[in-house]
Amino acid sequence: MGRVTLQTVADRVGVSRMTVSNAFSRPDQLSARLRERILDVAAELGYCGPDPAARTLARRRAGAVGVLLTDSLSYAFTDEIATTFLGAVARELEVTGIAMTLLSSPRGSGLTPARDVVLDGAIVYSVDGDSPALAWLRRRDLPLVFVDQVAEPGIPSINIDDRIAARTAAQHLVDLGHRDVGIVTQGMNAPYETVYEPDTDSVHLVPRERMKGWLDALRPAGVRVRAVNEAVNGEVEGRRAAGLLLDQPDRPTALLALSDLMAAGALHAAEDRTIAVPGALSVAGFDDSPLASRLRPSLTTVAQPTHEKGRLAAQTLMTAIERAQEGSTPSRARHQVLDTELVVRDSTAQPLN
Amino acid sequence: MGRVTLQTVADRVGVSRMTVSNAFSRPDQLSARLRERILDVAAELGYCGPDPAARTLARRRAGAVGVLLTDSLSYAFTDEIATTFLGAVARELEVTGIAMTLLSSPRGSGLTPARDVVLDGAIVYSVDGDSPALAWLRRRDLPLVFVDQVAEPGIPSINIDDRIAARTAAQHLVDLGHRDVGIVTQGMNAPYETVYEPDTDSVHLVPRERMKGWLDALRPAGVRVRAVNEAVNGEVEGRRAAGLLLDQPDRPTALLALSDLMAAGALHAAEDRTIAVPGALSVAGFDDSPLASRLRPSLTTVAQPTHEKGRLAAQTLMTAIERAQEGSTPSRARHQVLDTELVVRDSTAQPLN
DNA sequence: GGCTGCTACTGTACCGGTAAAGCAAGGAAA
DNA sequence: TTTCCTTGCTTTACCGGTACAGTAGCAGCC
Repeated sequence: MGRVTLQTVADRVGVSRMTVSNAFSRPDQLSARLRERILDVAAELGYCGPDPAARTLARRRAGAVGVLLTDSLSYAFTDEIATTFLGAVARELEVTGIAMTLLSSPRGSGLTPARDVVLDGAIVYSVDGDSPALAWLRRRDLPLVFVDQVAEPGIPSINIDDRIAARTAAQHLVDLGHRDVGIVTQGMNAPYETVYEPDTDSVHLVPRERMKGWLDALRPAGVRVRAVNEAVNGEVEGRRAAGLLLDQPDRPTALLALSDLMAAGALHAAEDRTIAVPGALSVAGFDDSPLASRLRPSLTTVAQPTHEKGRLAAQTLMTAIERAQEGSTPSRARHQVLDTELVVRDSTAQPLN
Repeated sequence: MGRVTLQTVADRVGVSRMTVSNAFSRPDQLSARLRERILDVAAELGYCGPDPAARTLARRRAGAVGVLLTDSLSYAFTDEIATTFLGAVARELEVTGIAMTLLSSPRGSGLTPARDVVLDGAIVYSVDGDSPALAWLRRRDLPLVFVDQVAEPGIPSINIDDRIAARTAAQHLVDLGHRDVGIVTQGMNAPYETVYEPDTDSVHLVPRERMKGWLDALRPAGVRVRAVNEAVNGEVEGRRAAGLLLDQPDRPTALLALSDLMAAGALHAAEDRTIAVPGALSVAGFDDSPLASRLRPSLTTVAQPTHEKGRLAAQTLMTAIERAQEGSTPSRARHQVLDTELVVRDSTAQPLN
């Protein structure tokens, strides 16, 4: 016995296949009486509605959008900023009944969901420009939206000005009187886990721009700057990196961290060494993740509208998809830059001298 | 001009459509020379590989599995336990190159990804038995795996024994000498935000079983038990609920919370009232989320192997899918119950008197 | 020289739907 | 009465692939 399809049901009821299709997908196309009879027979035969795969092929619409994150998908669930972003995307998609597919991009292996999974479009969030998965998405000619990503003509993008945002954090320290600042960061083109004189060399947009912003404020003020670069943006890494800086003879009086997560690690490192924050050490983060206000002392940081980014990304993608499906030529892609704001809390103060 | 398909490429190269298909999907079926030529022409024509929708239909395989969570999808990204679980699932799927689709289940609206999205199978995580989305997944006859869900014959499941686990936490308080305990929970069939004498009535598996477990230990020991029920499992809610209990005349000497998240709220509530923990109040959570050890005081809780749950769920699903696709009759579904362990930290101690 | 066994391709038959045009019958408008 | 709409169902023509069973050509082998 084969599977039950539209045809099976149609034969049994004695109508055309198309009518059965309409019974499920376009109820207004047939009489209520017939529709009911068809649905009854379908239920009786164990037919559970049009096959999604066939329907997707015929309608050229999948009912799912992709989200491509970093190379490692599981990162999506460890970083609080990523989860906030995804949550916002999810919330926005939820009401449209469209599913959200997380795309991984295992470097090296030939397995690439970005190539093989049915999608109507995708959000690309902070992915390296040379990622193979991104290359596939492009080639598939899907509507895309870039977030925290180098903007490209033709592709709508949503960003903050990381450089300016970072500068306000650094300027805040300068204004407080700090003249020796340590930077705790990640993803730079520099050796890991060692104190070095920082530059702005990185393939990753976000760390690079933030570094530029910090140096924009620190260098002209004649501040001494030392940095530690880590492979991963995590609390453990932040703790280790901050530790290296704090163990220097003549240690910095303030630390700037790439993220609130790394800043949390820095607070830990200070605690490990019984260095009082903000008395003997100021610490500033970036993101204003929920973590920032939970920490003790609460964290001075730069707030970025993560939730709004997700909302906008989803919204922008939906309209791009609609337009693409109508076949109308895409209107010029908007590049949105959202505002950030320095949030001063309890982790920064004047240096002791 | 129509879109570029296999046929377009085939015509151009002068081979059959099937050969082009093989060039992409089964390289061993043709000579390397021809394959290269086909790939070149394809690139030239802007053909970017087999259409996923068509391929999915023809192979009857989607390359994506679903994860159905609570009704509100965005919850998936706010609860640290949910994200840990999803992260583990993601990590496990990642290496197989299979994508993970998050299914929402908007009650009421007719929009149901669970019905319309192509999937090879799905993980159902702590979803009410009467969820419409779950009903659709069932009808579609997809391989399923249940997690934190009432086990059913024929469907592999992964659970912990919430009842016994909760009992160990409550017993711990009893053993310390507490004789007046407050319960901070969620999802019970009881009025919200009011102090009441608890019972075990709930449609939700997890809160119900944990409540049973707590009462198993508390009632026989003659402990006075009061509870507050909230609509949502969140920190804010935990704080409010704990506040209600702590504001009672003759307040409890210890609190049991449904989750570490609610327990965190309870710690906050104590702090608000300058009640010392664990000196004047003991607090115990559940889950052993990363949060538990971050909190001050660090939280006594019941550790459950959340990561392992995710890993196993993904693994179990993958084998179920394989078996289903081979057409072999599914072997009897395993119901796995994982171990839990009481983790005593700094938030519990003997009561004062 | 016939048989066997590759290798490398082709042909046929689906996979399970949907869009859009077609058409018959009945009722309203002219 | 004719014309024109509706309503309600059917017909036709795809959507873009893959599985599987050929088949042709050639080499090896006794």
